[in-house]
Amino acid sequence: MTDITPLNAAPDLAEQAYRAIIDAICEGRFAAGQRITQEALAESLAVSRQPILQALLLLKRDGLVIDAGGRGVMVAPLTADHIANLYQVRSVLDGLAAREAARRQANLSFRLIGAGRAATRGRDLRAMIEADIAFHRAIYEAAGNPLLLQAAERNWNHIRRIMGVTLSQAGARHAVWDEHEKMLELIVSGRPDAAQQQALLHCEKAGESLVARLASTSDASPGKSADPQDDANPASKTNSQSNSQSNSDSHQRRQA
Amino acid sequence: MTDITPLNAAPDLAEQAYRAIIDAICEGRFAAGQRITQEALAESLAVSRQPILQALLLLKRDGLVIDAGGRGVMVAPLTADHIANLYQVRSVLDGLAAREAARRQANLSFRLIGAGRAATRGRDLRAMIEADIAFHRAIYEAAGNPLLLQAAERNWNHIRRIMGVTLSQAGARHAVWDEHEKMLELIVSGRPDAAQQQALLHCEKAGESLVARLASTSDASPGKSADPQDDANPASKTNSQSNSQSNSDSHQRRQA
DNA sequence: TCGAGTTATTCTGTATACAGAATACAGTAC
DNA sequence: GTACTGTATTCTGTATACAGAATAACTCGA
Repeated sequence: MTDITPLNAAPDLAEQAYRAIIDAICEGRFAAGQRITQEALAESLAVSRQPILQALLLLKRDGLVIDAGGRGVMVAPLTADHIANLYQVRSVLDGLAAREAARRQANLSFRLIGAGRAATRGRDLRAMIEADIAFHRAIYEAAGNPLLLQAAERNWNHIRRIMGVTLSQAGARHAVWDEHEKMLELIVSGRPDAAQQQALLHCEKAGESLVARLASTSDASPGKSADPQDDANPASKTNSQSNSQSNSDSHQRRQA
Repeated sequence: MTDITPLNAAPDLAEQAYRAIIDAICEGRFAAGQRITQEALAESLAVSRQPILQALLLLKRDGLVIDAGGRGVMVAPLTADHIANLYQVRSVLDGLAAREAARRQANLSFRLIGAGRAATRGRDLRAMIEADIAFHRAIYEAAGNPLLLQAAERNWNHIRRIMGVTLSQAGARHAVWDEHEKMLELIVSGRPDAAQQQALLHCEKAGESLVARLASTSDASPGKSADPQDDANPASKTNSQSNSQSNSDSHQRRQA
């Protein structure tokens, strides 16, 4: 009687709308910069405006949509700046999660790696993204800090979205799972410091890769680039951010 | 025509309610474990249930209130576990903020320190908390990463609350501002590594102090201790968390 | 006195209705 | 042709109304 999940019965309409909109954004069905109104969403989802209002409130807070000044909301634009900022935060969270998981010598299954490699060999982009997130989520859960997991969850949606938009990472796919495997080994063998380093390194690489991808794809297809404040040149900013990350890593290794 | 503030007219009722409830919780007017209903709040604030519903949605997400199972919501209980988790996340965020601020050699004013010391000499607990938050917020803003600031903001409310509940830190007050001053010096002189270390150290100390305070005050006044899952012994958990943090620090210094 | 089943109350979540704010458009003066 | 003002439309946020779920209380039987 105790080993049964409470099965929190009722997913609110608001909650359902929230997830539905997230999915639509992450899978690119709502383009960056696209304007959406409550009424349109309400009609699409066949509910009243009320649950939509609540869902949008949450989405605004998540940064997935932004206010369009009295004229509905807008799907948040996807800039290199944003990705750099996101990965800067992610790296320290991932690092902490890996460290704590390793400190507890979490008994994580290597099947996560196997599943990831299998997905990589396939052609289903969505499956690849899911496998990646499943791997990292397992580490966060193993860290045993619900607040940490919660902070990370907010990032996942953005990352899902970026991955979807920038498409598969092509050549780097296999290398990614090599890094994952190494990280997992460090965790299960209980080496917090090395695990944290590996996580930081992995994030840095992934972040740089995504920024590069975005730059190339956005050159090719500017799409509905409806971002008004895009004047700051993303390239230089991105570089400095990445460097900072590098410095951080090398420093932690260097400092005596 | 240009030197006039945009006067962002309308703070929603929902937003106002959100802030009002946060204040009430942080200042202890709503005790931990206390049950509150939408109707009661709506009447207190003289609005309809609609904006309250939205405010509570946000508060649930922030973790300041939790669902009371079909019977309204409950002010989140304040456990040592929670504080330990909070400070674990905070420490890496604070560390990153200090590092980035230092990397940019942010031109932060030492007046922040002066204001903090002045507040410390006074008797107004709220002013002390505000000065503390103002100091840390300045560092986050100087780090130039909006996402980082956003992640931190969520923590501030919890910290405000804990500080309010555990009351002043008595003897440690002055020491805190000595640490702050040191941190500021490291930032303005552009030493990212040292600034990060100092931030981590500061967080660790503050976290331990708060956990200790909570333990002593909750012994004295258990209040409406309505937390059902309080069986895990907080002491050992807290210790191990703190140790981890220590390890992290010493490691980052040690690792070659 | 205790337990099972039933009724009553409370509270939430959703839908509809309404008023106000912001933008877009058209018309007019220069 | 351009700048400005007034009107119309669109959209949001809030209030009220309603239906359903969950708890609490109550009654009846042992």
